[in-house]
Amino acid sequence: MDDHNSGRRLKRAELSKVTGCHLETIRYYEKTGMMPDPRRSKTGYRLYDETHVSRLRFILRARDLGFSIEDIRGLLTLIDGQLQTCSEVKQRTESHLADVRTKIDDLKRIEQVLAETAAQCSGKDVPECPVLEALFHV
Amino acid sequence: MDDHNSGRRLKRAELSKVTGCHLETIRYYEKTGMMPDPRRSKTGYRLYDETHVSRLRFILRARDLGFSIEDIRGLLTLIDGQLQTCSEVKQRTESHLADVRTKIDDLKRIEQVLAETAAQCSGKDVPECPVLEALFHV
DNA sequence: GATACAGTCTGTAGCTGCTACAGATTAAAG
DNA sequence: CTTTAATCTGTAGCAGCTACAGACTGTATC
Repeated sequence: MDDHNSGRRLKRAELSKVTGCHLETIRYYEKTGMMPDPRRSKTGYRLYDETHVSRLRFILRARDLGFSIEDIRGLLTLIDGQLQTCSEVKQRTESHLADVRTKIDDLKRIEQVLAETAAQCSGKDVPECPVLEALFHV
Repeated sequence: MDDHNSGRRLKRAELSKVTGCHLETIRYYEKTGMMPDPRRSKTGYRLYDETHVSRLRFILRARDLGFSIEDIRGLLTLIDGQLQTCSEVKQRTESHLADVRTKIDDLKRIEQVLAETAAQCSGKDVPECPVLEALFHV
């Protein structure tokens, strides 16, 4: 209505809808500086544009890929300062990838132990249980 | 000194040491009912015995195996009511195992995406980066 | 016994990453 | 014009701990 050039502005609920991000989380990301303060209407309503949509999607996707909030802040800082280089980002990605692999290995070990122990269970209605034994006595 | 029959009692720091559980976490587990209130000395110091050691180890091991606090509370409730059966415990363990496997699969997908995307990186000192592209534009 | 220092007690606040709610204001719909 | 929906702000709550302040013990040394 009042925007002469750029595309239309979104209100918070709309941004929430198009990104899938929880309504309150948007405000939280603004408060913590991950999202910039948006323009406001005369009456104080937040008005978002495409840059906000992209940035929020960036955050959510990074989150989906398991990047920590700290990592994401780091990437955003690079971008905001236009200091990002493929070299740097690749390095950070590979570091995160290493963390993910460690986590997978940890979980696989857990899987092993659980599967092995459960396999020893009779599964009967008796109080003795190899799982509980394992937890109590190493 | 004042215990005529049972083994010696541990103070909180000692329980912490033998189990590896953080000092304050012990108090937290008591507050939340996962650990029973221990006996007290005349002057109010907590005095733990072997049953506390076992129970705390149980909690910590279950935690290490990725059981949620809720799951652990559930197991402890069974045990406390002497209602535990191998059948029931096996079932819960297998349910948790399924969760672990789901988690592993999720992480593997993440690993894939990260590895593939990072592989497209030139790794040079240029601002364009496939990782950032992927995060910004799907 | 005096003194010093460590250990313990309690209640409460802090942390992360959100999510929810209360009370006021504004927008949209009928 | 009235009702309902959306938004605003500040603040509180959640899990699962962890940390700290201020008071009280326990032990060691002199």
